[in-house]
This record gives sequence, C-alpha cells and structure tokens, in this order.
Amino acid sequence: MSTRSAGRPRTSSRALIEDAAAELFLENTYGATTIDQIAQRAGVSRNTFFNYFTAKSDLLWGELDAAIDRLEVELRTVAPDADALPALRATILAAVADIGVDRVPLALTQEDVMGTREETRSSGLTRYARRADVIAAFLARQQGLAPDDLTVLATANAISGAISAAWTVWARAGVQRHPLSEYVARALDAL
Amino acid sequence: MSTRSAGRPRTSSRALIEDAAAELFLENTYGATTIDQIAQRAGVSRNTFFNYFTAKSDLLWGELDAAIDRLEVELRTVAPDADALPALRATILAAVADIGVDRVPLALTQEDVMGTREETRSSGLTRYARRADVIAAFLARQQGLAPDDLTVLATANAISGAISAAWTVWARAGVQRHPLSEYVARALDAL
DNA sequence: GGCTATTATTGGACTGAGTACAGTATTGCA
DNA sequence: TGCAATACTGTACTCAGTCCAATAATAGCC
Repeated sequence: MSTRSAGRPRTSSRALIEDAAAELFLENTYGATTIDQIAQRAGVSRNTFFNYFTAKSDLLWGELDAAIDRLEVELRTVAPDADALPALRATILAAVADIGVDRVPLALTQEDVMGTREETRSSGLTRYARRADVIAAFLARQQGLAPDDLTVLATANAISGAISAAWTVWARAGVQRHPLSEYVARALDAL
Repeated sequence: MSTRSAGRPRTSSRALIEDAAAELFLENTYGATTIDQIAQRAGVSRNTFFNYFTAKSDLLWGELDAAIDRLEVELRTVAPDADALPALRATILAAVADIGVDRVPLALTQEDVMGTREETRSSGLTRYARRADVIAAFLARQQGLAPDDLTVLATANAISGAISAAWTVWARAGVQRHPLSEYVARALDAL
C-alpha cells in the first residue's frame, strides 16, 4: 500500500474505507459516490474494498447489522421454558440498549442530506428480513412450532417491521432524540 | 418488429415479454436469465423491455403489485369516521379476495425451482415497504396523526410484515393451498 | 387517398456494481 | 532466515439500468 509506508499500519484498511466513505457520502450523497472514489480516497484498491464489504450498502448499516448479530446470539441463550414473547421483548431491548444518542447509522442520519431515500431503502430492507428470520427461528424453537408456520412467520415479520419503524423514527428525530431502546419499546407496545 | 409481420399485432409487446420471461425463468432460473435473453426470445429489443418494465424484478411481482394498487385505491374510499383497524382489515382482505388457488406470483411459486431465494427477496421487500407506506398513510389520515408518528409507522410495518408472511406461506403451500385471503386473515389475527 | 402529430420501437454508447482469477506484496511465525 | 498464510492489487469480465437520438408505425384528420 503505497500511502502507508512504514511499519505495521496505523489504521486498518477497513477503517480507512469507512472513513473515506462517510466523507464522500456527506460531500456527494450516497448514490453519487462510486466505489472507485471510496477506494481511491482510502488509498486502497477497488478490490480491497470488496475484501471488506460485500456491497456498497454495507457501509450504511454497520450499527444495525451489529445489533442483529447481538440479537441472534442472545436469543440462543434464552431458557427453553421461558415465555417466548416477554423473553423476546427483553432480548430485543437489550440488543439495542447501548445504542445511544450519537450512534445513528449513516443511512438514516443523513437520509435527507444524501437524498437517497429510495437507494438506501432496499438495502435497509434486507436487514428487516434478516431480523425477521432471527426472530422466527427463535419463536419456532421456543414454541416448538415449524419455522415456516404461518403464525410464527407473521409474528416475526410484524415484530421486525415494528422495530424497523422504531429505527426510522429514532434516526429522524435529530439531535434531541432519546435512546433507541425507548423507541423500540414503544413500537413493540403498539402491537 | 421483424417477427410480427402482418397487420396490427396480435399480442402486445408486454405480453410477449412476460411470456418469454416466464419460460426462461423456468428453464434457467431467474438469476441466470438476462434481460437480453428475454428481449431476444420475445422478439423485441432490449430497450423495449425497459419501456414496459423498470426492472427485471418487476416480472416477478405483477400480482402483488396489483394487489397493493387495489389496496391503496380502496383505502381512499373508507369513510373518515370509520374505525381504522377493522376497516383496514376488511379492505386488505378485499384486495386479495379474488386471488385464488392458481394465481401465484412467479417469484414465490418457483422459489425452489429458480433457486433465487436471495435474489427475489430484495425485490419482494420493496413491495413490503410500499404496502407499509400505503397502510401508514391510511392510518395517519384516519386517526388524525402525523404520517411519521411512531405508533402509526410501527403498526403499519407490523401489518405489512404479517401480510408478507401470509403471501409466503400461501405460495409455498403448493397445490393444496387455500385462497390467499385465508392466510392473510390468519396472519392478521396473529397480531 | 395523403398528411401529420404522437407513440412505439430501436441502436448505440455509457456508467457503475459485483465477480473471478491469477499474481504480487506483507506479515506472522518457526 | 525462510516459509506459509494472509492482504492487497491488476485486469478483464458480465450484467442491470440510463440516456439520447433516430426511425418505424399508428391514429386521427382533411
């Protein structure tokens, strides 16, 4: 890597890419910045980009992806005889508990600035789907039902949808926003 | 159009494209057929394809798109003083009422055959989102709340998610499946 | 019939995401 | 020091989707 000359790299390529992308998204909007531009500003080749991210949209959803990962892991530790829905609610809230005021995913924070409603939306939806999968697997496991049972899937999709709404409203709330978990709690209560 | 020689065309380009696509999806899977192949088999230029469809995935979701269109239109006719949720439920069921046993969207019917779970999923999700928008607009209108109210959005997303689950289970049910509206009704009851 | 405005269709050139693969640095470790 | 694994790069490719200008076809009108 020509620009990072000396010994072991001070910053990982991953971080360089993320920083470069964040800058460019703010300058030019998400849609108008190309992967080539990101790689170039990060001082990294285009292919290195794809070593760290499978798609451009990955850059927008780091925080959310991590929360879903946590949710999946934590749901595995729920006692088999626990009541499914209360346990699910508690675990969902725990998975977003440490997401505070300043940690807003890029995609949502700068939706307006970036003017990418449509473009970010479809990549965000795949997170909704993954979360629904995680929840459905938990419900099926916990309630001894098939993973493709209609009630299980309907419940899981409904819950995932409500959480999506919470993220959206939270992110749009601007500087005076409360912790994400409050929004998620209220969204779940709406069911 | 070289292949359709005589007078006025017997079949519209749109139908030719749809038929060609359906054939090719079955032969080669959705992901493995290109727009060029579809256009070629339909005896139409590539650009003509884009005159009729904005994306390849449009070909998969005709039935669902139409149902969402109906839902949107019908929701506008609901009396302003009607109780929102019961009216919504009735309108949703009406919008899928005439979708019978044999009318299964391509995307879902041939999910296995086409082996495109991942590829069809993201395009299907945009339908989920559009339906959620339609429902949220209705709820906000009917209840006198802001369209970005958390409760409104959470409810709309949850309902749209449940409906997605219903479509999925319905389509996967195979030949012995019941009318779609039964699945949708059960999914909504799960909330 | 012939004329005209509109619409359908086409060709061609382009951008940009994502993939494949082989080759070259770099690094960690023995 | 050397070797194996890993990080990085170059190049070439496929395909979706966009843009624009040009041509065919059609419907309506006289």
